[in-house]
Amino acid sequence: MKKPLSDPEESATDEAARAAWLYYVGGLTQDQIATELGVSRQRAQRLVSKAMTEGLIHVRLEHRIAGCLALEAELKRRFDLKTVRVAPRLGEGADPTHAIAPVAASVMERFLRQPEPQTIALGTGRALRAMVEELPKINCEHHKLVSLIGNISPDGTASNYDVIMRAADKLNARHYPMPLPVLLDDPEIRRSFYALPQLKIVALLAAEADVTFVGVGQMTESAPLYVDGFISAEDLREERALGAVGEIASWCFDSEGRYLESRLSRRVGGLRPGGREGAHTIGIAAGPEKVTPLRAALKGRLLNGLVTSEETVEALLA
Amino acid sequence: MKKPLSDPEESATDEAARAAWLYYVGGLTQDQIATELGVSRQRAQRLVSKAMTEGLIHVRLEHRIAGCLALEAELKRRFDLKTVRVAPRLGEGADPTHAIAPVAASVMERFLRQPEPQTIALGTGRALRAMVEELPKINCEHHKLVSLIGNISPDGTASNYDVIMRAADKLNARHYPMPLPVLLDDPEIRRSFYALPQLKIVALLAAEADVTFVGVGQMTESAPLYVDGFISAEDLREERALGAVGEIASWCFDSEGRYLESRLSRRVGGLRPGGREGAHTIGIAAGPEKVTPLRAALKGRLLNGLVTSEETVEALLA
DNA sequence: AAAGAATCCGGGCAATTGCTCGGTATGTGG
DNA sequence: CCACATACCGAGCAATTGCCCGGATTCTTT
Repeated sequence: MKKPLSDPEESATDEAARAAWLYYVGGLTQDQIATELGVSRQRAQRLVSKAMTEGLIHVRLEHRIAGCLALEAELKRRFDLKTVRVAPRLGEGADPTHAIAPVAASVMERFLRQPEPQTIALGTGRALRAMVEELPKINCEHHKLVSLIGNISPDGTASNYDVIMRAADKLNARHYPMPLPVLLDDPEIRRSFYALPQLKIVALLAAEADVTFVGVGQMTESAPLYVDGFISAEDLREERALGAVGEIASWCFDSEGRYLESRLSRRVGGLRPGGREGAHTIGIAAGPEKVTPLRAALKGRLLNGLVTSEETVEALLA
Repeated sequence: MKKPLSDPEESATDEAARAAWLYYVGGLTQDQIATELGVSRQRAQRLVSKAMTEGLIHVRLEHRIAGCLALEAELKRRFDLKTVRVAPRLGEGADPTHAIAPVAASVMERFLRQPEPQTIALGTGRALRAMVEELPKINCEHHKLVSLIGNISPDGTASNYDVIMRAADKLNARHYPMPLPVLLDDPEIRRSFYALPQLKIVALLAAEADVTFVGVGQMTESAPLYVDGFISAEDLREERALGAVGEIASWCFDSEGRYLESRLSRRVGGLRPGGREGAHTIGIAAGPEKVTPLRAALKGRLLNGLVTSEETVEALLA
């Protein structure tokens, strides 16, 4: 009735995958899985759960909800955008980042599926990190991933949200991280960094990118830049005094969506999102605190694409 | 706390999609969904279940199990195949067709994702039908779907397993069904059908197909051709006497994988799978009763690709 | 080798889910 | 307008699942 596993040395992940397959595809109960695999019911449940947390299971909804489609169309029209995707609302207290991640991943996937080599520029932040987490494994050796922003934190650790590395790992793509601190206080050092040949290559690629994905940060007290310790309370105050309401890849902009020239902007280690003529620049952001910065960024045409959540669009259009 | 649906006229499917989104992506409980949507818990459960049965939810396993990969490699080597995918075993009593369907769909998806126009030929049968059912919605207006086999049953109804129509519907692709009975007893009528210009177009396309997907039928008492009433017990006996062990798109072959010339073969309304030089011809079949026909088909190189199940490969290689 | 830490395992329980059943609204044909 | 058929709906119950806990096992460290 039951078969002992032919290979006793099957890895734990394999076993989890097998359990998940039986559960989600086969529709077996955990008890049946346990019998099938010759383990206890509890172990079966742990395997299924493990498969889930390890991201082995991807769930996709085939149906676009009419209400969201309408919002997409309206947003596209209002701000003259090329790409818009709106994720249906999740519960009241839910993290909006979580809601948009799978949708953002599917948008990125469309570019990744292109057989023509694409250059894809990436910012950082929780939203992008979540998006990458939702990506399936695809072989993209013909594409290039470029980072827009330095990956060295003030505390010296290499990664804040190491978006590029994770993505490159999943996609098996060439990747060009930016070997640069996020902020460089000394203009002299900054200049010398920028003079590095590797950096010039990255800058060149980013300027030719076919598509750029960026998060959008607010500049309130909960500003990600500040909360994560990249800028000081002083910096934050200063930028706000200049009218900053949001930032993209650490570049602050005002309520009209104009990038600011400031003490901070002269310290940023990174590149402004741009890309070649006609390229996509897609913002990934959702949540009440993103409404003001998003509205500004859209008004100033810093973005021509957006992935966000139902609640956020409603607020944006209100 | 709860919001009434902004649009009271949201369709039932939309509501189901919303419930499923909350359940699978948001991880809410059915009670929470009920509150969120302002319906009873039972309705929430029905919506989620409906989303599932309507195929709005697609589950995909990101991890290829080592054991299956090994089997694929071995099968590929043994029969010199271009494409092999092995689905992990489901429970003892499970329908193997169900197990291979999602895997087959992902193989087909790879062709569908090609931006170059593809001509895809399709046979019929339960396995293909299940595969199509698992396809996601993709826009494939640049591809062409061609049927290899007549779609008019002996009882006059238009569809046995109307694979092409379903596929074309999901993919929005040009499709060329074969307006032909599955079997034509009168040679005269057969000739005149084949002379139809529409049919010549279909034949031309099939002969140039980039990839062909076919089921593989056994020729035992449980032969699909017989069970579904396309051939008589008499026909079956006759073919078996000639050595038939299996059939592909109604074309019987013997244990060496050679197509048979017979009374039946002269009545078949359809085309042999072929396609252009170097094209893919992929069999979709699993289950103990398919082992013998599959072994023959592979030996005779009637196929150069296969999607099947773990148990089936083990039997094939034994 | 022994102590300690960490992990793993299965029992048991509470929450969640799937499903059946009887009742009610809706609609349809006479 | 009534009778009948159909679909929908909520209550209640049994099965399934998620998770906590004490005990066992393995690995590390001294």
